[in-house]
Amino acid sequence: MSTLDGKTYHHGDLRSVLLEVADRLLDEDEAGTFSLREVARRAGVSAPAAYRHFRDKEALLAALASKGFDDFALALKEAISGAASPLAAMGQTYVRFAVARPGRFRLMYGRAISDRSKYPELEAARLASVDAMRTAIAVSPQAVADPGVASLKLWCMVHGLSQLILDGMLAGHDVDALARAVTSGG
Amino acid sequence: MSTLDGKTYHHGDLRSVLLEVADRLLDEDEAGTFSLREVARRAGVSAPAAYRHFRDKEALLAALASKGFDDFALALKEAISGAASPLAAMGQTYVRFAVARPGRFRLMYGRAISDRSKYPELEAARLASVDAMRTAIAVSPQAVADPGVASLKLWCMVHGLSQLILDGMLAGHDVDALARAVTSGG
DNA sequence: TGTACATCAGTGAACGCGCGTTCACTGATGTAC
DNA sequence: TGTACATCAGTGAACGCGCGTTCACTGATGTAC
Repeated sequence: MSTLDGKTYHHGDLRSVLLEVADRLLDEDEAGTFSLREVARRAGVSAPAAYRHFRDKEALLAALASKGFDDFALALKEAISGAASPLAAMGQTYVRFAVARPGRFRLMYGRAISDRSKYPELEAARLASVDAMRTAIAVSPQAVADPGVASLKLWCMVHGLSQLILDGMLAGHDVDALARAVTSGG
Repeated sequence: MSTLDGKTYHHGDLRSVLLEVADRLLDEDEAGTFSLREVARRAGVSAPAAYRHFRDKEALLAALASKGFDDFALALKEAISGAASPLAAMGQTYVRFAVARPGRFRLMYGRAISDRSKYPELEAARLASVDAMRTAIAVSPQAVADPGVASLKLWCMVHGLSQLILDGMLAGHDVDALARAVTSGG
C-alpha cells in the first residue's frame, strides 16, 4: 500500500494538496494563468485526478479565492482591533496583503472567475472582508459625517493604491509610506 | 489590381486596420486574451500578414495601449479645463473612461504587456495622462496643503473605484454617483 | 513610354506546443455477513 | 477471521482545440534608365 516515498495509490488528502500547490503557483504566475495540468503535475498526480475533487479548473480557482478572502478578512480584523488609528491600520494591512501575494490578490478581485454567483462561499468570504473594512470606519475615533461615503472612499483608495502598485505604476516608492499617505486624515 | 470587394493584394493600410479590429475586440473580450489569429481573421487577412506590421502580438497590444493613454490624457485635459470643480470633473471622466471600455482600460493598466520599458511611446503616453491628473489638483480652487499627497489620493481613489466597478464589486450602484461621492471634498 | 529588376506585403502550409476535459480502466478501501 | 462485493480515487491514452510563429512562396508595386 505504501510506496517508497510514502505515497499510496489513494492519496488521502489530494484536495488540500492541490489547493496548496495552486496557491504556491499563484506566486510564480501572478496572472493566475497556470494550468490545471501544471497543478496536478506538481502534486505528483495525473491531471484527471483533480476532477475527483473539483468540478473544473474554475472551481479550484474559486476555492483558492475563498481562502484568500478568509485570510484577508482575518488580517483586516486583527489589524483594526485595538489600533490607535483603525483607518491607517486597515489601509496598511490591505495594501500589504496585496503586495505580499499579488497573484492571490488578483485572483480574489480579478475576473478569472467568470461567474462569482456560482460560488456562494466565495461571495460570503468576500463580504466578510468588506465588513471588516466597514468596521474600520465605525470604530474610528474621528467623527465621520457620512460613514457610507467615508468607507467607500477608503476602500477605493486602498484598493486603487494596491492595484497601482501591483501594476507597477508606483515603482520606486515605499509601500508603507504610500499606504500611510493615502490613509492620512483629510 | 482591385478585387470585387475593393481589396487589393497589397492592403494599403493593414496596420491601421489591425489596430482598429483589435480595439473593437477589446470590447468583446475584456480580458484582452483575444488571439492574433482572430485579429487577422477579422481583418480578412492571413495571420502571418500581421507580422509585417508588428514584431509580435505584444507589440500590437502595446500600440493599442498607447492609443488608449493618448485618448485618456486628452479626455482628462478636456474635462479639467474650465471645469468649476476640476477634481470632480477629472474623477468622473476617469471612471467613465474605464467603464465605457473595460477591455481597453484593463489593457492600459494591466499586465498584458509584460515589459513596458520595451515600448517607450507607451510610457510617454501613460505619463501624459498622469500629468493631466496632476493638473486637476494644481488648478483646483480648493487650497491643498500637500499637492503631492492630494493627487496620489485622488488617483488611488478614482483608479480604485474604476477597478472595483469593473470587477463587479459595486454592482447596482450608479457610476456617476459613485464618482461624485468619491471626489467630493473632504 | 517601356522594361528590367529590387523590394514590399501578402499567401497557405506547417511546426510544436500545451491546454481542459473525457474515457475506459484498475488498484485500494471499506463494509456486511 | 475471512470473504464477497460495492465504491472510491487514482491511471494512461486520447480528443479536439487554437495558439504564436516561421517558412518558402508569390503577386503587386515602385524605380532607374
